[in-house]
Amino acid sequence: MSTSADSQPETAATYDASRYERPSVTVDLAIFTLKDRELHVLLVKRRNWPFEGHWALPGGFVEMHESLDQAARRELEEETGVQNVYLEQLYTFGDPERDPRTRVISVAYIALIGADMHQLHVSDESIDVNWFPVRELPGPLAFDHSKILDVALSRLRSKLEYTTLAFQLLPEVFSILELKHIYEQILGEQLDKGNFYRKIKEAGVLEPTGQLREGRGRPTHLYRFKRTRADADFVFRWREAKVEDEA
Amino acid sequence: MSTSADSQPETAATYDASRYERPSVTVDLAIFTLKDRELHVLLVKRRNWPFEGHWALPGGFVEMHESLDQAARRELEEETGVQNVYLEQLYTFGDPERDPRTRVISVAYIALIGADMHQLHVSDESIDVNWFPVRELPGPLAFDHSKILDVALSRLRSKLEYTTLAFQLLPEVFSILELKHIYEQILGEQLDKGNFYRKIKEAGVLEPTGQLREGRGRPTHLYRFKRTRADADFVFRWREAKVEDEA
DNA sequence: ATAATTAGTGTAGAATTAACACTAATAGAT
DNA sequence: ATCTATTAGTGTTAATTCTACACTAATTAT
Repeated sequence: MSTSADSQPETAATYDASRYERPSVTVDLAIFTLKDRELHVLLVKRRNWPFEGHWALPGGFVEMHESLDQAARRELEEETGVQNVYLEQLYTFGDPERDPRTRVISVAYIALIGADMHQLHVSDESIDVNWFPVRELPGPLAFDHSKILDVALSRLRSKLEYTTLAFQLLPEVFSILELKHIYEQILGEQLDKGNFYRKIKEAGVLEPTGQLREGRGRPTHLYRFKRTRADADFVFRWREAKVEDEA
Repeated sequence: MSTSADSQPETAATYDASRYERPSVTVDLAIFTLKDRELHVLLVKRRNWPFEGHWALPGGFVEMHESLDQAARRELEEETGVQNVYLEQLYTFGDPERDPRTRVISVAYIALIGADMHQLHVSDESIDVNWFPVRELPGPLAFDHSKILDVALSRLRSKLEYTTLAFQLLPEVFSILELKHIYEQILGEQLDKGNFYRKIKEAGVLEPTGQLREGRGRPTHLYRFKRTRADADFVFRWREAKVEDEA
């Protein structure tokens, strides 16, 4: 056993963390929303070396006084202006070669923004910050961000099946068929209408608003998500989980 | 939008990572094995401030040249001497107060050691390194390690249900009822013998060795785990996934 | 009116699960 | 040598859940 941080620490007097070279730590965010009935991810364009001109996931350094979650939420607000949206830690990427500048360890997060909120800040139409459909990205991303995005999508698909995560992508009120559409978007597969109706109703996570919305055909009932806990989670399982390739 | 590492980088000329104060980064490991038919975790006793005398998860600093996985595997080998065992990243803990000495961000890993390998190195019976049954720990752990261990156990239970992870805790050859016992240990619940036999056989992940082992009653057939991929994963699902509280 | 369109319900067969009764092969006791 | 305890392993059935698809409902456009 050689020297190690927690198992073989020094005394308070002799402890000196600066003996060890330390990496930079950033948070990077895969921020998703639903636009034009398609799943989109927020990307920023790099203006400098390395990967100049490539698109990247938004992110930034973790400051010394804040937790990882706080850092992620701060970056999220800086990029989008939104608050109180779903945020969850995804995975930590630490390949020593992932950033050519210096050793950077990135703690990646997933954020989901409701379909009624995605315009707030990014609407300045800056050409450097934009939403892209996940199935039509602007070339390979900077750093290992393509890989991070892959892992994020994989996690998203997996969690969709046993959590109520999908609701986070919808506006405050929505119809059942809109919800079904999200599942189809993320899972990339067609679902049966009848079975979906039955299952989602059994789950008891829908709160009818009483409202109707008129459209081309029969008007649809509108619902909101019944929050049984403060946070969105673990109530409705569309079906049993399939494989999540996360390692 | 303020300055951020990846989205608003400097030019190569002006880039200077040392402007930012950097945290220390460690890996901490929840190393599990099966001893005396019970799930055990490896702990090390702290000899210095802070948490002197408390038990902690083994771990150590990430070095500048190695990836996180490499750091975890190095620490694992240093503590236990074992190689080629199951290792997976769990979660990253970054509360600024989690270590009173300095800012330390810990990337936590789970490792599973087969029942026939857990004696190799730790057998020196050092009073500072020892296996403990997870349901009978020696007091509250140092730092936030109790929380890390909770998350690890939760993840373990969850993945057990849709992966072949349990095999990693068994010796090279084993009986079906021994496998069932592991599931019961980790899930904390009794399973039906008949249903277990049927399901595990249907799954086609068992390779009969032809061997029999005599015991008190009828001799049992011995099997080994049929590795369909290099890594252990994603073949046998005992039942559909329950809740994993990981956030 | 009638067709087109979107919303929503019913239902029957297939597949899976859960509970538990049953059979099998050994060691040790009588 | 037979009986009993013990561990191993199989069969069966009823209940539940899933799947596919046919059907009914309410509106707008023509």
